[in-house]
Amino acid sequence: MEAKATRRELTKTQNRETILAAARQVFAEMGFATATVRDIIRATPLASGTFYNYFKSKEEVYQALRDEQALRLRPRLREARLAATTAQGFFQASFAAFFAFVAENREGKVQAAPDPFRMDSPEVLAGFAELKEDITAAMARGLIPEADSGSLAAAVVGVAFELGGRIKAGADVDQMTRFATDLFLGGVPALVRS
Amino acid sequence: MEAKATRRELTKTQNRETILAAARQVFAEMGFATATVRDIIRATPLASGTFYNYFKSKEEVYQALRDEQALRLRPRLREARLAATTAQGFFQASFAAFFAFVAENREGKVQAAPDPFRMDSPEVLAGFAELKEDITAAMARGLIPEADSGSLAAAVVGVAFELGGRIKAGADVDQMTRFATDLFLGGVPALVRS
Amino acid sequence: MEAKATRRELTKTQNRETILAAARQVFAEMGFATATVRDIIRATPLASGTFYNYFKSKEEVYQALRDEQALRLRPRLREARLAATTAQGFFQASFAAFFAFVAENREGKVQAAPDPFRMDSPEVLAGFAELKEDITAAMARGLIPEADSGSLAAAVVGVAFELGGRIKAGADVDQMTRFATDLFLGGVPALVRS
Amino acid sequence: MEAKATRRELTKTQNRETILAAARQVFAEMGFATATVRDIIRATPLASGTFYNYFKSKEEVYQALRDEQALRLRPRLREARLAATTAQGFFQASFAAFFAFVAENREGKVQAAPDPFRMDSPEVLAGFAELKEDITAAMARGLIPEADSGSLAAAVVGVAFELGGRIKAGADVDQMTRFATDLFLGGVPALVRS
DNA sequence: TATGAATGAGGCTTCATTCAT
DNA sequence: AATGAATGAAGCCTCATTCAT
Repeated sequence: MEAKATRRELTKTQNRETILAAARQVFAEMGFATATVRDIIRATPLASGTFYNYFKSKEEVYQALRDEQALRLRPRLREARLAATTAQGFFQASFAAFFAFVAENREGKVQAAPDPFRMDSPEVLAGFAELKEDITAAMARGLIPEADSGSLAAAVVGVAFELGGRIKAGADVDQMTRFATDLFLGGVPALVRS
Repeated sequence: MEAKATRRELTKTQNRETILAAARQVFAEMGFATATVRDIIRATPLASGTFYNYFKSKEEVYQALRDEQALRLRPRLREARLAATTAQGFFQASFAAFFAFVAENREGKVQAAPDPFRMDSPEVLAGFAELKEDITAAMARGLIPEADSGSLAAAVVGVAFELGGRIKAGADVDQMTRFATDLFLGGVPALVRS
Repeated sequence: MEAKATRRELTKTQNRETILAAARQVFAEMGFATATVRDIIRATPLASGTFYNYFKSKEEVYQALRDEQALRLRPRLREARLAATTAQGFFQASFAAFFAFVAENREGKVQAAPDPFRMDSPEVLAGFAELKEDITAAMARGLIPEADSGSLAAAVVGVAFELGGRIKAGADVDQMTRFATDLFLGGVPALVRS
Repeated sequence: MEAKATRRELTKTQNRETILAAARQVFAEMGFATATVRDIIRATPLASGTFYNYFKSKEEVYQALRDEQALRLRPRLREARLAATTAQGFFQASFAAFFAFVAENREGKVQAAPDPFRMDSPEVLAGFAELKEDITAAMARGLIPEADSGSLAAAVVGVAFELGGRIKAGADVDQMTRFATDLFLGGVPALVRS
């Protein structure tokens, strides 16, 4: 009886995972806005109706994906954040954690969008939300000189995003981490070292 | 016969402009990926078939819009670029030009997308393309210390994008320009001034 | 073993009743044609598969409901019918029984249909069937002057239906009964009394 | 040029008529609630999308059908109404006009509904609306003894509806007219004449 | 060239029903 | 028997695109 119930549970979970995996892949390949529920289903061995047993819409899958990713990313960032005692340590750890995360998820092909669109995959956006909080908290704690915190967070996100893109395209994580850290610590002049 | 041809020329140009204007508006309102050819036509007094006399697809309109915008933006950037004799002058001028450009085009309502999405209007992307060229060229000319030029360009674009987003949301152009410039010149320590 | 069987019997009957009650409610709320099996299940604590242990389809539930209602209604009508010794008594008793029946079942919200639609709940239709038999029988017994019996039955049903609708909408049972009875006894001239 | 425009107009009108005719037929065969837009399209040589060039929904077709029928019926009823100088004349003319109308439209098969559902075709309902107004007006004019006007109108409608059903099934128009008229003039006792 | 109706593919969603547990 | 997930047919509708006028 228990085995049975368990097996059923398992199937349910598996299907959910199947859909999420397909969605991840589809979003990566064609971008969120362009992707359709059908595209997701097609990337799956499941029947069309099955999708709706798990999610009400494309948006809901997206949200689930973000939540799932956030769950995977948050602990790492928190760790990095806590360990940092200097601005240098803080930036380095944050970028390192984020870039490593991006690298791990870089399987998917690139966007098929008509141009150099921003990569809006749930992975990356989940990372951002964390990063933003991260920065603001560090400022509050005085680790980072307190400038316009909103703008600084935005700048960090922007750099992380674009360099993350390079990583997705194959760039080296360490190198990007060094680059970003140096930039934020000393501006362009400091980059000669990178 | 000639008068006729002329009049027709005129109408042709006018219709093309009508479509482009509608597309600009529609893309701004609902984002490129979500917009449909029908949406564009509907924002026009023209008939649906007429669209295809001018463009083969949504993508083609998009391309035309980018080209048109590039034409409007390039002169400014070149000017700013030529006038710069220091890294400071270069960054300041570049960001200022780009942010001003974004500010001018910020009329459109906001995205209806599910999240902190996109500034994917042709205008902005056209701006990016220029910005990237700009940076690379400046590096080649030695105005900027030559580090990893691809990554630096990416970083500039990332910062421009995110701060551009803040501008779209109402932030001050001068302030953002100063912020970005300082960041690139001296890193976070230099930001206390901003 | 016997206790078990008994308990199961009980559950079986209970589930059947649960489904019928839900169906009654659902049909009343959205009309038979619009209601779906899913709607019925949803109005129940049971699982979808369970429905099919009891009924093959929506139509079958409908039939069951009619039968059940007929069972509740028939005794009353028979009583009224037997008690009548004059045409006046006959019409009055019949309409009174039917209208009372409609009034008892008028709880349900109204139709969402596009117009002055339908009172097509099994209850009401079951009532009609009885009414029709009723009339025909009375004619056969000579209680009512024998005209075109089919047409008279139809007329009675039509009047019952429409006035029944008024009752569903809140009209008074006694008043409607008097009205209908007078109409059939003496035509419009007789109505001044009603 | 004019011929061309005309021909196009014509096609448009023809398609609209094609859809209306199909809808009329489909509603008659399966009832309004059960019919689907697809059913209507299928009863047509047109493509599915074409339906939506003419109507937004099933409800809209229905409305159009009612309007169209009302347009055909109203003049006759008005005529009958104006000509009547006695209650007898009034009822006779009204029922005659209505029944004749039903007879003309009786081609369609009968309901496929699970039971003796009411016939809710647009034709008939359009007729009712008129009939109701008719009655109320006649009462106001004193042609008919003023009883509970709402209930009388309802009764007339009910009888017209049910006897109309008999006509659809093949009954004779004159006979039904006489029957209904006599019923309303003198009640059941008067029916022996019919 | 402009028009706008027709087309049918294709997206979204719900449904009845089955079937493994 | 009860459960509820899976299935795929089928409904709804919008879209890009064609083409007769």
